[in-house]
Amino acid sequence: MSLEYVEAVHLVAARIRPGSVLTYGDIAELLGAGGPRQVGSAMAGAADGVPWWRVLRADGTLPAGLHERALPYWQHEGMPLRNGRVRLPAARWQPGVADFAAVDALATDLLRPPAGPEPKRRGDLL
DNA sequence: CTTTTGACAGCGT
DNA sequence: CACGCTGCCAAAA
Repeated sequence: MSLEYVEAVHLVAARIRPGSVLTYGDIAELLGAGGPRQVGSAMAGAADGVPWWRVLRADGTLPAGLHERALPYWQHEGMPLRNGRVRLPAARWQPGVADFAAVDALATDLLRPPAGPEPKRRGDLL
């Protein structure tokens, strides 16, 4: 079962324990594909059910707008905060063996692009 | 093929 | 600690 990058990102996000967070860069690294910006882009289309407030920028904040919407969740989950920003050193999620394995599986699936437009063969002459 | 655009990251000031 | 700049990665124009 091949997986779409966006899906993978959402699935990883869903694994983050309440009270913990991951940065965009972390997820990109865990998936071993794309970069922080790709993850951010993916999160933009996150459906309800995806804990988007647990995926932050490297400085423990979220873009304007999302930041305020996230505060209630953070407080409710008892995130280690400091000046309204999540304190990364204390909140960064550390996947257990099971989670790590699952994430690794996702990463592997990503290596099989779904319907990649077949690289067009440039003539048999060249 | 080049340019622009994003829920970014790191580093120097 | 806050800005400003530069670097990055993919996708879309």
